[in-house]
Amino acid sequence: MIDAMSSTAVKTRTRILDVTIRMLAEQQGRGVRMGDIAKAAGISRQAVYLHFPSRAALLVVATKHLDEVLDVDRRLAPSRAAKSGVERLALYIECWGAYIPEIYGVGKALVSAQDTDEAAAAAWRDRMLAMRDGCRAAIDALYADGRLALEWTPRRATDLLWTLLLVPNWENLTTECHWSTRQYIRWMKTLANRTFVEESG
Amino acid sequence: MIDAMSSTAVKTRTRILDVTIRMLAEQQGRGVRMGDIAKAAGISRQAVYLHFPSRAALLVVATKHLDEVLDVDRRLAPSRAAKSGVERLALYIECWGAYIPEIYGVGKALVSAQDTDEAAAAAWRDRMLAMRDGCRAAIDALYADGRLALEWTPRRATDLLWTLLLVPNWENLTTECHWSTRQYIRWMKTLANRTFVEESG
DNA sequence: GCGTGACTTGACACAGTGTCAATTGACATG
DNA sequence: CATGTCAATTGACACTGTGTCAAGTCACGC
Repeated sequence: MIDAMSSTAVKTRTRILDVTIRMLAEQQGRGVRMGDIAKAAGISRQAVYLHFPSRAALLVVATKHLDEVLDVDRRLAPSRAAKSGVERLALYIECWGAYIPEIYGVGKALVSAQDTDEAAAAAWRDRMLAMRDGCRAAIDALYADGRLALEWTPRRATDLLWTLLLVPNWENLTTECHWSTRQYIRWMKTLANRTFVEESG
Repeated sequence: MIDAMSSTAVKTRTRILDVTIRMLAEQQGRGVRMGDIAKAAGISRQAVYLHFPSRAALLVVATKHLDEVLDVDRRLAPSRAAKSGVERLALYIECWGAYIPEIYGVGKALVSAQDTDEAAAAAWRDRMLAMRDGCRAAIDALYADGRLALEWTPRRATDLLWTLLLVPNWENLTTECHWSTRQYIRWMKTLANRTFVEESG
């Protein structure tokens, strides 16, 4: 699909995506209209529709584009290299916690579009399910080490850890409680440790 | 304001509120338009505007109305009567956990309206800040008993407990993870105990 | 009988998304 | 050099949902 486009078209398309991501980040995902994006990209509103069939579709592609730019895989490498379940859990929370602020704007816009657009809902859900995989891996590692607290099945622990790491919790702690992202990471690690990790020995 | 209205006007106004709450509950807060509400209340769309100046204002009043109908105060009585901090924490989670499903629809609608309406945002925020008071009381009781885990200041523990009990977490656990509200309550209590309560002795 | 207040009807403004048709301007290929 | 193609433009327009306005109906109380 992209291969079949001329290089100027690819450039415009990329510029639209970059501008969309930038504006959503700046305005926390609120109040960014198609006309605003077009103006910021230096083209007409209608030209945006030559590249993306709808606002929701643009948001979906922008999310994927942002994932590529930020290189999620590379970021999660430290967590995967952990030597123990406890370490893996901590590193995963660090990686993800540092990631949230960067996807916050686009994510918020995508969530807002959920009500009216099924594809937007699916795209965000996919992203979050990918994050769930990381949670499962951390919990499984903990379980394999025999350090998952007895109360939890791996499945239930994964469900819960996943939920705790979702964006709204970060949002509330940073905007309503005025925690920094650094504090968020620190205390989320404390929370996860106390909740899921059994003392060894 | 209400006193100055005739009894038929009060009836219509109440019918609008009841119908709004019912529809929002049925449709999970999504896709309920002014026209739909009017039709369900058996009046014209314009008549709704005779009672409420805007959709957002209607949602705000509907939330307050629901609070009265559900009688939050009475519900929280058991928690206030607790003999220990640990008990108070558990009872509070039970009360609130049982409450969430009942306000979910209206809450979701209010949150969706946040982007465009400042009053809607404020109304929901107020409700959540009231819930925070309950969290603070539980944490303070725990602290007074000397059973708040050493890692936490009362303030930080309150921030975190409050965040954990916010609606999006219940939403994710019930809709994405297929937990029942009973399970939600049970495992949230486990989570809170492990996180905040220090073993006595 | 008369007025007042609740409500109706129908028209309309406005914002934002999405569609359509006609046109321009650049660039590549015969 | 002529032609075709493709990105993009301009302007008009449909649609949805909110909110406003004006004129009219209908019942009830005095």
